[in-house]
Amino acid sequence: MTSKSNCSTCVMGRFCLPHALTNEELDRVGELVKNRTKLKKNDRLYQHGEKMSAIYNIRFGSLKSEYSTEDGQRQVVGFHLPGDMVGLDSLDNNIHQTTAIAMEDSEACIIKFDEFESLSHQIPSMAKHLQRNLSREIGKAYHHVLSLGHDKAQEKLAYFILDLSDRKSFRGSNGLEFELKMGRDEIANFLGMEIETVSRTLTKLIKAELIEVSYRHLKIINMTGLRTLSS
Amino acid sequence: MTSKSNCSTCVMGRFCLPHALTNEELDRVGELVKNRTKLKKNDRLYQHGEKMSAIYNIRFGSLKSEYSTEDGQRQVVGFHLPGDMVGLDSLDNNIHQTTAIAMEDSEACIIKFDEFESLSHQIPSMAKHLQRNLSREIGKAYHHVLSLGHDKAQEKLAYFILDLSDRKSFRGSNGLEFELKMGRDEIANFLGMEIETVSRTLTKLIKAELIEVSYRHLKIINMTGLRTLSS
DNA sequence: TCTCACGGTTGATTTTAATCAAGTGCAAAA
DNA sequence: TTTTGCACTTGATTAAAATCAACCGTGAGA
Repeated sequence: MTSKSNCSTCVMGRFCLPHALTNEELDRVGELVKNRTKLKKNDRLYQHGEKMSAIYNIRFGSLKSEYSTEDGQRQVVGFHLPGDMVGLDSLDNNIHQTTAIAMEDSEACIIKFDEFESLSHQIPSMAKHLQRNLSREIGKAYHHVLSLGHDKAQEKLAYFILDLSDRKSFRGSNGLEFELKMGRDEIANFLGMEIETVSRTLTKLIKAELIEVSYRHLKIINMTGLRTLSS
Repeated sequence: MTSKSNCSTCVMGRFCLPHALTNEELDRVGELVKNRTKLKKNDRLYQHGEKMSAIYNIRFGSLKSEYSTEDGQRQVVGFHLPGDMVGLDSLDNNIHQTTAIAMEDSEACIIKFDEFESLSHQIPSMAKHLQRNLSREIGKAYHHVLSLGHDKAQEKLAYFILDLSDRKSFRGSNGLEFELKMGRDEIANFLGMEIETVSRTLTKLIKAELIEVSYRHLKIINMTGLRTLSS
C-alpha cells in the first residue's frame, strides 16, 4: 500500500462521509495529510488559547476535548475515536477554544489549515465537507445541552454508554463490550454530575442487569433496556 | 437610501464582522438579500425537519431557536436579537435541526443558500465568514453545556441576564433596562430548570438588590454583583 | 512480601431543585 | 365595571444529587 493511498484512507472517516470525493480529489487530499503525530497518554494535540494551524483526523487511540473559560472552569465536551475530526471549533478567530488530550497512546493525521483552505478553492466540495462537520458538531452540542438540561443521572449515563457503543460499532469494533478509556471523573464532568453519582448510577444499571462493569471494562447486557432508559 | 445599500446593511451584523468585505463584495451580497420576511409573534422562520433553503439575518424583533429530538423533547438553544444569523445548524444534511420562532413581531433577511453557495465560490471570504459563524456557534453551545453542567440556578440566571445585557449594549440599545421577550417557561427550558425555580431565583436576585423585575421588564441595579455571581 | 497511592465504591447527611398545590395580579373580553 | 384566563409567584413537601467521609481493591514500588 502506497503512502498516498494510506493518507487518503486517513482523511476518510466521518470527515469524507456522507458525500465521497472523487479519486482525483482524494489524491489531492492525500498530498495534504502526509503528516502524522503520535501522542502518548495525556499529551495534547492542541491547547486552548493556542493559534490554530491545522485540523486533525484521529487514526487510532482516543482523545477527549475540553472547553475552558477564562476563570479556569473546564468542561469535557467530547470523547473522540478513530475516524473523528477534531479541531473544528477554532475557525472563528483561529484561536483554539478547546484542548484535545490523548486518553491513551494515539495517533492523528494533521491537515494543515492553510493548505486545506487553498485546497478548498480547488475542490469546492471540501468546504462543504467542513461545513457539514461543523454543523454536525453544533447538533451534537445541542443534544448535549438538552441532555444536561432535562435528563436524570440514569438517562444521561445510559445515553453516554449507548453513544459510545454506537460509535464503536459504526467503526467496526465491538460495540457490546469494550474498554472505557476515560476515568469516572471525566465521565462525571462530561455529563454534568459528580463522580460519586456516576459510580452509584453505574451500580444501579448493573443491578438492573443492563450492563456489567469491572473498573473500566464495560459490557452491555440489555441493549433494549438501555435504549428505553436513554430516550 | 437605496434598496441595495439597505440590503448590504442587512447582511452586516455579526455576520460580516470581524472581517469586513470589500464594497464590490458587499454589492454582490446585496443582490442576494433583497428578500425579507415579516413574522408575527409565534410565526416560524423555519422548522425542524424541513429542507433548508436559506440562512437568515434578523433585522428587528427577536426569535428563539429550539432543538428537538425524535421523541418530542424540546430544548431552547438560543435567543436571537437583530443582527444575529440564524439557520446555521442545518448544513450537515440540509435538514433543519432546529425551529426558529418569533417571540414578537419580527423581520429577517433571507439569504438563499444555493445563491449563497455559488457566491462563496466567487467571494472566498464568504465561506470563511460562514465558517466563523459556525465555529462561534459551537463555542456558544459549549459554554451552554458548561453552564448547565456545573452552575447552580443563581449562576445560570445571572449569566443569562448578563449575556442578554451585553448583546443589547453591543447593538447600541440599553443593556441596563429592557424588556424580556420570552416567558419564564422559555427561560426555564433554556437554562435547564423548572419555571418555579426561575421565579424563585429571580426573587432572590431582586432581594439581593442586583436587579429589579416587574413581569417582563428587567432593570440591572448592580452589574458588578451580577458578574461576580455568574463567574 | 508488604505498603502505599490511586481510582473507584459505598454510606450518611445536607443541599438543591423538582414537584404538587394554592394563590396573586395584570389584561383582555364581556 | 366585572369576569375570566393566563403568566407568574409563593409555599409545603418530596426527590435527586452534592457533599463529606470512610472504605475497598488493584497495581506499583519498597
